[in-house]
Amino acid sequence: MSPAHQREPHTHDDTAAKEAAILERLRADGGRVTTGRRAIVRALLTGPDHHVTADDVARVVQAEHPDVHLSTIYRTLDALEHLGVVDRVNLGPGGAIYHLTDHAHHHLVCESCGTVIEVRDELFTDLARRLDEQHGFAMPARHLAIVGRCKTCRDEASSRD
Amino acid sequence: MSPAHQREPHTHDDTAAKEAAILERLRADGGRVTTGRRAIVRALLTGPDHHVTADDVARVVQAEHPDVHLSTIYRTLDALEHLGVVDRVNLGPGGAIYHLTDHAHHHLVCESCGTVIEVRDELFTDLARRLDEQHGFAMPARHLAIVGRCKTCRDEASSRD
DNA sequence: GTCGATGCAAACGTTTTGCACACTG
DNA sequence: CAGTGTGCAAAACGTTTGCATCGAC
Repeated sequence: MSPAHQREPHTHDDTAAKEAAILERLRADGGRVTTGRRAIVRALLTGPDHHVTADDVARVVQAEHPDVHLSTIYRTLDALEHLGVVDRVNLGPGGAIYHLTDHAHHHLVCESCGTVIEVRDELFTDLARRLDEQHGFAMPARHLAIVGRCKTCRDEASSRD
Repeated sequence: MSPAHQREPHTHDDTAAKEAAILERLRADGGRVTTGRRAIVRALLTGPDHHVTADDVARVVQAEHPDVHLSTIYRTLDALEHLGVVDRVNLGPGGAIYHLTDHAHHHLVCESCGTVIEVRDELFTDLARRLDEQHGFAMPARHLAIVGRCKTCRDEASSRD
C-alpha cells in the first residue's frame, strides 16, 4: 500500500500525463480543449482534497482565470461525468461533490462536520449481492454516499446528547 | 408476511388513533394543534404512498384546505421530524421524502424511474458493524437511501445499453 | 393574554438554461 | 468555416426565513 519512497504521491509528470489523457478523451469525444477546461481538469488533479464541490473547483480555477464562469464549471464537470472521468455524488441539500473515477470507493459523509471518509467498495459487496438477490436492485459500484456521524462528532455528541 | 385477512391494512379507527397520538405529542411538546397540522398529519397517515415529498403533502392537504401554505407544510414536517414522528430522507436533486418513523427501514431509490423500494434494516447490520469497527462511523439506523437501478429499469436498459 | 403557528413574499444556495459571441480544430 | 464552448443574466428548483397577523390554549 505505501512504498518506502519518500517522494510525493504524485509527481508533476504524473499529473501532467493524467491531465493530457483526460483532455485527449474530451477531444476524442468531439469536444474542444479550452483554457477553462484545462484549468478545471488541473484543479481536479491537483486539489488537496479528492472530493470537491463545483464551488471548490471554481475558487481554484478562478484564482488564475477569474473569467471562467461557474456555469462553465458545471458544464465541464457534466461533460467529464458523461465521459466517465469524474463521478458526481449527490449529498442532498448543500450540493454535490465530484471526484475522479480512477479513485473507486464509496463515501461516508458526516452529517455534522461534513467530512468525507472513503471506504473500499469490498465492504459493500455482500450488501450489493443481497440487494440484487432479494430486490433485483443494482447498487452503484461507485459514488455511493452514506450520511451518518463520524467518530469525532460521535465523541463530542456523547458528552452532551 | 401477508396474513389471510382480506381487510384493509389499516382501519379508520386505527388511523384516527394514530392521528390523535401524534397530535398529542405535538401538544405535549408545547405546540398547538391547528386545522393545517391536523390535515398534514392525516395526509401522512392516509396517503397511498408511505414516501411523500413536501409537495405531495401539499397537494393532498390543499385539496381540502387550499389556504394551507407550502411553508406551513415544511414547518410542520420539520416539527414532526424533531418530535421523531417522521423521517426525512434527502434524495439529492428533486427533493426529499418524508415518512412515518413507525415504519423502520432503508430505501432503495431507482435513479431512472424514481421508485422507492423498502428494505428491512437487518440487511444492513453487517455493513453498519463493519463501518463502525473500521472507520468509527455511525450509519443511521433508519432513513438511509441508496440510489441505484431497480429491476424493471435494469431489464429495459439491458436491451439497449 | 401569551406564545406559538400561519400566510405571504422574498431570499436562499445550488444548478440549469437561452442567448449571442468567441474560439477550437 | 463549422460547430462547440463561453460569459452573462436569468430562471429553475426545493427549501427557508422575516414579519405582521391570527389563533390555540
